[in-house]
This record gives sequence, C-alpha cells and structure tokens, in this order.
Amino acid sequence: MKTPVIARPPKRSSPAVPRREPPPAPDRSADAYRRLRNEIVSGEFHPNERLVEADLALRLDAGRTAIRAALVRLDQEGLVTREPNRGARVRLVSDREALEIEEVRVILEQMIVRHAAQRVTATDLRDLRRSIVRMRERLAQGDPMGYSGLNAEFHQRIWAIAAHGTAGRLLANLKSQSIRFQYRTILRPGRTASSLREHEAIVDALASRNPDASEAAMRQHLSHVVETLKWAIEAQGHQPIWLPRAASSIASDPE
Amino acid sequence: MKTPVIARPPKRSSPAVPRREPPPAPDRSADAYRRLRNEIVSGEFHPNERLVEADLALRLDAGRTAIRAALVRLDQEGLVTREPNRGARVRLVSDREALEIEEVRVILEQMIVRHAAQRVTATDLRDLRRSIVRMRERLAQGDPMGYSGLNAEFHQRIWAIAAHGTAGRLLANLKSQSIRFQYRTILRPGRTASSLREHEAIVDALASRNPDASEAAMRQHLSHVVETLKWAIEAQGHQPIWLPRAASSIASDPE
DNA sequence: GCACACCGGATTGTCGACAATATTAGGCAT
DNA sequence: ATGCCTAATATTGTCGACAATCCGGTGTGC
Repeated sequence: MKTPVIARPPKRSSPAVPRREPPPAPDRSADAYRRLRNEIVSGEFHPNERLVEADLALRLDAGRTAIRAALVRLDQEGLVTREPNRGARVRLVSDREALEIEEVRVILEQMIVRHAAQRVTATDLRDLRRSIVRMRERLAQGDPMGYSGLNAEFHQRIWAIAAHGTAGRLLANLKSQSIRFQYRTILRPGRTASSLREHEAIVDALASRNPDASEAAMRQHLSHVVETLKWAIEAQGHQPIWLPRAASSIASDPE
Repeated sequence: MKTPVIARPPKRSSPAVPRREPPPAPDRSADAYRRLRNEIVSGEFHPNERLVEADLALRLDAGRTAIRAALVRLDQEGLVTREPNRGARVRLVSDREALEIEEVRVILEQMIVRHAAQRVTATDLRDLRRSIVRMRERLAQGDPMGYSGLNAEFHQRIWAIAAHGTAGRLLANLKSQSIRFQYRTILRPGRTASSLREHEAIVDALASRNPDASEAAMRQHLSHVVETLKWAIEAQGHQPIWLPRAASSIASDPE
C-alpha cells in the first residue's frame, strides 16, 4: 500500500481582489459537446444514425478533435455508442431499457423528494406553486408540449431543493437517455390533467415537510408515469407506422 | 419536428460462415483507459493528485491522444475532474458525497435484489453459497482484505442475477467512486463477522424467492454498511494523522 | 515589505497529415 | 443471377508539431 498522503487541492486564484471579471472562456471543445448533445436529445438525429466525425465537425463548425472528445463523453453518458474503427451512432434505447430507466428514476425521485421535504423553504414552495400555475395555463391552452417542458422543470426544481448532487446527476443523465420515450407519453389523452393534480399533491406534501407523505405523493405520481410509459410502448409496438418496412428486422435481430 | 424514421441498426457481419476468428483487436486506446482507471481505483494516485498527460503517456506506454480520451471518459465517469487548460486530477470525493453515494447505492441494491429474487436459479444459489463459504474462510484466516474482495464479488453476482443493466451500471460506477472509503470500513472490528451473517440472510431470502424478504435482508445489511461508513468517516475526521498540516485548509476551503 | 507587471518553463488544446481499418464497388468464374 | 476475391473509397485512430494558456519566479517602484 502507498503512503496515505493527500495532495493539496487546486489553488484557485483567490477572488479577494478580482482584477477583472474573467470573460467566460470560449472553450470550443465543451461548446461542441453541449451543442452535439442538444441536437441528439432534441431528436435531430434518428436512433442508430451514424455520426460521422467529419460531418459533425462541419455541421457544428468545430474541429474533429473537439467532436471526437464530445463523442467519447456522450458514449460514456449513454447517448451514443462507439465501436472501435466503426464510428459512433445515436444509441437506441430499447423498450425494456426505457422501463429499466424509469424504474430507477422512480426510486431515485422518491429518495430525493424525501430529502426535499426536509429542506424545503417558503421560497421554494412559492416557486413550485408558480410552476403549477403555469402548468395549469398550458393545460388550459391545450399545449401538451409546453406542459411537458414545465413538468421537467418542476422535477428539476425538486432536485435542486433536495441538494443531493449524486442523485440529481444520475436523474439528469437517465432523463436524457429516455427522452425519446417521454415525447410519446405526452400524447395520452387525459394524462396531462391527472398529472397536474398529482403535482399539486406533491407540493402539498412538501409544504407539510413530511418525508413520508412526500414520498407517497411522488410514488403515486410516478406509478402513473410508468403506466403511461407502458401504454406508449404498447401503442407504438402495435402501430409502427413510422418504421420503414425493411427496418422491421430490428425486432427480430438477435443480440 | 423531424420525420420519425428509424435508421437501420449496424450490420454485423453475419457469422453464418465465420471465415476466421477475428483476433481481439489490440485497441491501445481502450487499453490505456482500462489501465489508468485501474490505477486510480486501486489507489495508485493520491486524491487531488495532478494527472499530467505526458507523464501518464510515458507511464502507461501510450500516446497522449489515448491518455486524453481516457481522461475525458474518467471525467464523465466521476473519477477525475478536468478544468479547462488546467488539466486533470484525481477526484476527491468528500465525506458528504460518500454518504450520498452510499445512500443511492442502498436503494439501488434493494431494487436489484428484488429483481434477483424473481429470477434466481438453483445454479445461482449454489454459486452464492460458494461465495459465502470462501468468505467464511477469509474470516477464519483473519484476512479482511480478501474478504472485502469477495464481498464485492458477492454483490456483483446478485447484480448479474437481477439482469438489470441500467441499475447494474450505475452501481458499478458508484462503487468505483467511493472505493477509497470502502477500504476504511474494513477495519472496523467485528464488522466482518456480522457482515457474513447478513450475507447469509440475503442468500436465504433469495432462496425463498421472496422479493420482500430479500429486500428486507438487503436493507438490514446495507443499514449496517452505512453505519460502518459513518463510523469510518468519524474516526478519520478525528485522527487526520495522514494529513500534512498545510492541507488542513481543505476542510475550511469554501466551495 | 508589498503590489504589480512581466518573463520563462510547463502543460494543455488544436490542427493537419498520415496510417490502420472497415465498407463498398467492381470483376470474374460458376 | 450468385458467390467470392480484389481494388477503391470512406472513415476512424494516432502521431507530431505548434499555438494558447497557466503557473511560478523575478524584478521594479513605492
């Protein structure tokens, strides 16, 4: 074993007298990563679509080096797959995997809302209620897409309140992987209305600062989300209208 | 929105008539990643130690390109941190973070053992019992390190039985991040013996194929693990004999 | 002695070129 | 037409060189 000595932490330039506001470093590499990631999660590419480094470099106006680094990160993140000498493609998450992801999400969110219940402040509750008001507006306007966005924001707000970095990171990552499925769940008729009611229940439980009640409310909500996801998968499986005939071999592809 | 068309999956060369067994591609890049990762989790570097690309390239006999890719992966994985233009260092996980990680691990393991209870086969049970026998041997020999290794193997075996890829990946990743803490928990007197008993209880519960009982047994086990972790953190905090005086500023470093 | 600007070495970030490998297309015999 | 071998192309993987940036030390004015 090695001598158990700890190294000094990196010395950040002490901001005692900040000479000048450091202009946000351009950092073309991280930028390319962010943009590529955005394009993938927002569905700019088809699942399994090849991601050719040179093309991406042109498209994102970045060097191949930056693209390469971005692809490595996205691979580790589970958004793309890379095979040696064969390049990268958008990772297709299977139905089974989507359910796995949702299952993990359920227990993580339960854990996190429990933390949130113990730390929530009056300000937090006010913000959450405002979110709900805006969701109600979208519901009234019949704007399920807008509602979905606010829904994501709502949950992220709870993550922030819980201040559980580890769980929050994992949840964010899982969400980005399964986002394609979440699009479909929006379309279930009547789902939005009940979702709103469940969110209200969660806020009420948080307001009571009762971890058990909060977890229960969250479980109630997420059980319906899982149900809706299963419905969406079923519906998709029976109506693969968007699949070219040749690609039907996917289902039978042995792996 | 885009035309919802799915791309064809990659065509693997059909192994109908495998002309020749493809010798496992050398793949120096992935190799560098594995070795660097190994050296980090096995404690070859101090926490916060700088990881200079050129040095690593020499040390691992790899190009700087490969090292660079490995560092990007390890960053995404949470084992190192990278700051733009300032290089990479071994990530130091704080006490708080270690507890967060363990907390997530607890709920994931509970979920996974529940799956395992529904899928466990006679062969699986036999293997688990063999693991226990070997653990008992190590305990008798007073070899806590060896026991710890078998302990890890035991849990991984359960992950494999559960066949929950998503949760398994997350657990493996969490474990590698907090491994430095796990070393310390080994030293708690009497812990090994009770740990063994708890493992036996888990196997018995799995043998009954009862998810609730299995989860309870796992919870019982992990609650003690958390307890031991807290003990280890406490003990360390009061005896920072291995900390150079100057580095005591770590605790007060605001971030 | 202190604050500050500046310089030199060390290290990371990026690019272009080339090698290694996979994929496709074409030719040819059956 | 089909199957198989070979050549041509497309794409990824790697290296070396250089630019950009950071860190530490040194000198200077006050």
